[in-house]
Amino acid sequence: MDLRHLRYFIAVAEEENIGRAAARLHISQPPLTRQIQQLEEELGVRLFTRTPKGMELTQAGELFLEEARNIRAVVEQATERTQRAGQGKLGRLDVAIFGSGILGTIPRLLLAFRNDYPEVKTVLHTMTKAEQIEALRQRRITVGFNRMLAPLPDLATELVATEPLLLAVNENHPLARERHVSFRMLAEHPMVLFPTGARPNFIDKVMRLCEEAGFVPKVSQEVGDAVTGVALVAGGFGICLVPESVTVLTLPGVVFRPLQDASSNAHIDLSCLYRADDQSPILSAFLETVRAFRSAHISGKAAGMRSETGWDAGI
Amino acid sequence: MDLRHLRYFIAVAEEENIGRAAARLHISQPPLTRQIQQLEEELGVRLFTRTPKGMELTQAGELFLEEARNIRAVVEQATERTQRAGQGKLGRLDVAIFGSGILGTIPRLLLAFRNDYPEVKTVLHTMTKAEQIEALRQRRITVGFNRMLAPLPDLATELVATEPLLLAVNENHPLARERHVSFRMLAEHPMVLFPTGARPNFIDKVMRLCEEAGFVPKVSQEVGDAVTGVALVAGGFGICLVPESVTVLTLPGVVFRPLQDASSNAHIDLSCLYRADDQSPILSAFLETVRAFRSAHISGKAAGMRSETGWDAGI
DNA sequence: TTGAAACGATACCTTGAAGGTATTGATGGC
DNA sequence: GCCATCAATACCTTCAAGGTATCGTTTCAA
Repeated sequence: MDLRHLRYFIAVAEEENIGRAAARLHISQPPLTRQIQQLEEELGVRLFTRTPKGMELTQAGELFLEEARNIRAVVEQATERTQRAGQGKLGRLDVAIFGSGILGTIPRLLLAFRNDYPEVKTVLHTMTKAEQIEALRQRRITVGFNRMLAPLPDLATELVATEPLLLAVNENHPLARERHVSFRMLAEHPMVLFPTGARPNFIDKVMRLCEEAGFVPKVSQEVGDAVTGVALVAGGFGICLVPESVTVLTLPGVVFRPLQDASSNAHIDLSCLYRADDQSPILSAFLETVRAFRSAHISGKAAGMRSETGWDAGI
Repeated sequence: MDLRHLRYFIAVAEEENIGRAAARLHISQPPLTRQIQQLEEELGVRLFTRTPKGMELTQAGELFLEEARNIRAVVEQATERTQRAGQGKLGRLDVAIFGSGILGTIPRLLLAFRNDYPEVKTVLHTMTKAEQIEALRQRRITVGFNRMLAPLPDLATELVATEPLLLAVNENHPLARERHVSFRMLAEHPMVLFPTGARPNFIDKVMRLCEEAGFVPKVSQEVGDAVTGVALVAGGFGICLVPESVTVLTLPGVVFRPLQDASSNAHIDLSCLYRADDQSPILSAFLETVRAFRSAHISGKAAGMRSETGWDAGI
């Protein structure tokens, strides 16, 4: 049995006349007659009673008509769903984020993606950079978010956003009195650094910036993530350099200060990481959204745009 | 798209290798390659990623695999159900019964039919004989039950059972004292007759029997059905001749007496009526059950058989 | 490094079944 | 009794599914 048989059967059942059904199907009458005979023979069931007026469904034919229509609908749905999946509009995207990645940019990006592709289920996994790389290679995730990356042969990156660094400082700290802090003012102040884990990471960036400003930072504490870092600032452990997006996190006693001489160096990239050989349309769609997000965000920041996600209001 | 494409796709998806899949399908590798390409092209979706190791499903392919398996199952079910319908094992049978037909034989027959064909839904309609004929001609019912029939050109009958006639009499009536009543003893006793409606009917049979016994019955009352007739006997309206199956109906004050000289004439047939041109397998199945029921009932009465329906115990 | 094996893709041929034309057979209306 | 209207049949054509041979890649082992 073939889908053609079903199409023909439905036409004959609806027209109750082989000639008319053949016309509707744009074929001539004899082949249609044969196809129906063939279908009946294959099923071993008489689907029509032939009358001089035309073709009349038997009870079994009546049932088969329902079934045939149902099969057609199921097939149609299947192709449509598969096509949507092939266009990256339907499916699942496994995304890895790092500890404090839930703050700021990433949720906004994911929300924008969900807006564009509502039928793609995004599943979040919290992973360190090393875990992300491993998971990408094992295909357990499709994209990972990261701040500092050494180029890897089999993985590619796409820049998501560039954020200036801010100083997180306790309100009782001398530097809290300054409206703008210059980089060299940080010397001698004990500093909380993060994250621990695989290099290169954010720590290396901070170290290099301090070095360029002509001093070596006094390390107060190394912690796993930005949230813990800011918490230690609240506790008076010292100062801490953080990406701007961390400012959505308000802890009592912590204030954020811009770095007066923040050059383009004093910025940190947020990128997403994916398999270079991954052809998945959902990944392509996601990367497309990332690019759109990036340009909208850059121009939008200047023009006050991109409020449709409902996030900008609170930031 | 064809069901063949689905079959091929499933094989390739399961084997993850076109060569092995082709072997499983008993075709050679190149046509299978082409069929898969064709399917992908038609859907406009890449279902597999070709690796040097074989064929690996994409996410869309993964989805389509589920869909394809589902379609196959749906098609399989559809053919199976249609085949059962074609064998009269699945469907619906519209049956007409007359007023007091719910008593005795008919329910037992219908139960036997349900036992044999549990997936055929029998729908009961209460109709007079004239209504049954009309409904048969309009195909609103498939079989009707009746007691007396004039032969009709387009309708055929099948004998269901032959029942002796009994006398229903009030316990205070003089005839109630007799253990066996002979036919001519009925003369002069007012008699309740049924049913009213289209001739020939049960009344004609009773009249002829009386005539043969040499008297004309004194009609006390004509009523619509046996139940009403027996009810009037309970109320003292007179005596009433009824088919044996009516004895399942026990009303206070009514006793039933066999007719001593009950010849083969003093029997009444119960037949079922159907369209002579009806080829429906459900009707054939039903008539087959009727025949089996009839012979089992005749021999079973003697041998005490046919208790599997659970009815015999109470009768 | 090279050769063999395994994989899918391509080229080209064969065949079977779907589709077309012409016609037949049967039934009902005028 | 003739014609119109069905479906069915006979016979031919064509197109696509299937077969054989071969190619281009990649991987693995000698």
